[in-house]
Amino acid sequence: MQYLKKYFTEGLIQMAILLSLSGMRVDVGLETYLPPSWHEMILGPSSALTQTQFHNLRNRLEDGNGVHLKNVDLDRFFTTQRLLGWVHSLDRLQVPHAELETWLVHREQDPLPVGFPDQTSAIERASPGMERGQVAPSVESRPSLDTPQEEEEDDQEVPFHSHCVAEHIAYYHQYHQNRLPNLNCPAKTERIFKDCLEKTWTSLLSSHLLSPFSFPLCFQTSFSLQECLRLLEETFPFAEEQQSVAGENIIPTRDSSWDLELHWQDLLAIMEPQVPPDHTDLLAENPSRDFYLELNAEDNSNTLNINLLTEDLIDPMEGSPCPYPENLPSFDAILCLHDSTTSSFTPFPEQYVMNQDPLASPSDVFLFDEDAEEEDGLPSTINDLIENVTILDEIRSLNLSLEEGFSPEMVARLDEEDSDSGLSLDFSHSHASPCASEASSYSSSSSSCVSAEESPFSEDVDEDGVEPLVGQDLEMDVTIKQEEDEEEELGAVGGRYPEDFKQIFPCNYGDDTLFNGFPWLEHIGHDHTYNQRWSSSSSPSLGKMPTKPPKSFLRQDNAKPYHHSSSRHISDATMWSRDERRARALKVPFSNELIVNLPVEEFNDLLASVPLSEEQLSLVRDIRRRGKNKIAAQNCRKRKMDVLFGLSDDVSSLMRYRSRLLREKREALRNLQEMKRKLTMLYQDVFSRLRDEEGRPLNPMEYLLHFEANGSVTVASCKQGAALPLTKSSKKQRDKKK
DNA sequence: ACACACTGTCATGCA
DNA sequence: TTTGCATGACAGTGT
Repeated sequence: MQYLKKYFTEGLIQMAILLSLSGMRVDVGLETYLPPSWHEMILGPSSALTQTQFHNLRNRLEDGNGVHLKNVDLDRFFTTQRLLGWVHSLDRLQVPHAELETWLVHREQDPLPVGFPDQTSAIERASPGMERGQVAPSVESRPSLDTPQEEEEDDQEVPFHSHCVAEHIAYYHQYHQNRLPNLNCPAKTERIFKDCLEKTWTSLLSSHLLSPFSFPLCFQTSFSLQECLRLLEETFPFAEEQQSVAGENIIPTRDSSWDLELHWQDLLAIMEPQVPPDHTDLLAENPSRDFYLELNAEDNSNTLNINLLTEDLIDPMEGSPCPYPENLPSFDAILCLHDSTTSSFTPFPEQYVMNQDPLASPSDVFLFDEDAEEEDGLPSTINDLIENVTILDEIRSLNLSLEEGFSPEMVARLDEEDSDSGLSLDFSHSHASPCASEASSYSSSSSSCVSAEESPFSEDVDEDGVEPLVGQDLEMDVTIKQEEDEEEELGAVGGRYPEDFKQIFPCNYGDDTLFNGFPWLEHIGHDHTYNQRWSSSSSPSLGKMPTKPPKSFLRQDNAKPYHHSSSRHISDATMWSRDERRARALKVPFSNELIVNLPVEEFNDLLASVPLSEEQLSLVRDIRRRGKNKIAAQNCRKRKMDVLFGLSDDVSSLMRYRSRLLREKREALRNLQEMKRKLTMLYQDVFSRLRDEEGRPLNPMEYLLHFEANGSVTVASCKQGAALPLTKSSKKQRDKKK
């Protein structure tokens, strides 16, 4: 009794905690379908299941104190730590079967009436290892688990949705802990679904499918938890001997559940026409699914862990609103990776999983690659995992430090990794960096300053920030004949540039091809496309990696008035660059951007269109030259860094190749020694059987064996050189002796 | 004060 | 010859 109670409460609490820690929203949702008294009874006022969203405390330490300022952007870091913790706890976390299974719905006796043959059969295959006979509560808990998410994302399309309903139905027969990821069901279908569920629930109650030991009935009859547990213990002794009930089927006969069957059919009929056939085919043909189910049949808790582990890894990458059928094979593949070395089906290679590690610095990934190739170029799952565990341990050590309250060493270490490193990694979002606050005010410079909130590839900020920046300050009365209309739109000396104007100057300084061979370079924070106000906005392909802002942001962009329309009123002398000050002093009627970025012909036309003094012309040309050179220097430095990283990668590859060659050399030498040894033994064996004319054994030191091309073997004396042909009879004799 | 990183600028060479 | 670009070298600036 105490055993059951203990595991029931603690198991559910653990479930809730683990779900929350894995990033899921812990929302049992029983209140949707259960009376409040039931809900209160199940969860209790102090239960951990009372929708406590532990993940809201992700960025807080357990003592409630906020984490270090540097870590407010370490969301992924924390998530990774949790996931890593899951990995490490796979061997010890044991959520008792009994408590979990009581939330399941099992009607494996009645196959689903519609086209999920594989699922049904799979369920039946999966069932033997599971506790059977527990019914119903998950009928309510399952959809309610997904209800919040569904309500939040009701804008999905209906086909999706019915598909999700199908998923619900299909996986009622599986594991309630297999929380469906990204189920996005619109409210309408959800309502229909709920109605069906309510009917089903009513049918369950009326048809006594819910035996007295089932929890909902207990709650319905207002039994206390102790009473429910007692009944459970009396009627279902799985707690003492789980395996004793493996084959039992406590579900009543088909006839008694006929009413329920009708409801099921109603429910399935709703979604049947819209079930994507591909998914069922996929499920039916997916070889890993069987393995998955068998594995689940063997160890549900492990499945739960891995499922929780993989969910956060898969979903963001999938990006599809309801990718469950696709996710499932992926999930299976990961299961295969974790639980066996079978590599027959690996849609998600382990590297993919590991690369999700937001802490995986390029070096980490690199090490991983290196180790992957270390084993003769063959992907070795075990070795990869072992190597990953090493990385995981390192990260876990960080985790321990974090849990202990962020020691100063850790802070210093993070600071070093964050801001002092020359290579700003993508996860090092420094809180102190002005990116978030100043990104909107920067023009193109913000290309290398992406805050944690925005996408690394987003360019909205740039687009918004560029246009009003181009020299609105210079209020020069300039009339340009040929481009009068355009200049009006451009604002002449710094008006707005039309969009096609940007196309005129593609300014594709970012050489994307340089990244082709080094995808991890894209995460290197060195963005050498600084201060290209137009180019970065017009070339979104540039590496807009989250990194700390170049120092010139503060220095130069603060010194430039582009982001302040009223900057002319703010200490012009200090806010303007040297050329701009000169240009302003000489009343050059063009903005520096215009001077620098105009093509040669247009630039010449521009100069020809406006009468300028020699001094002004010289200054304009200098400005153009310096501006061009500045951009060239930036690109040059970028290329240099790319070459540097490429060389580093080459060095690493060559080192891997060298180590592999050395290993092969050792192996070859070992084989050679073995062959020599065998040859010596064979020689001795042959000579031990040979006799000379006088019947004396031949000395191997005095004779040699000669193998002729025709297959005959002769014995030659080392001294005399005379060959003693071995006759066929002698060979036959030797054969007989053998 | 010093080292270092970043950036702009100049000089030079090449196409 | 002119122009644009690439790059080494140097200097200024900030951390």
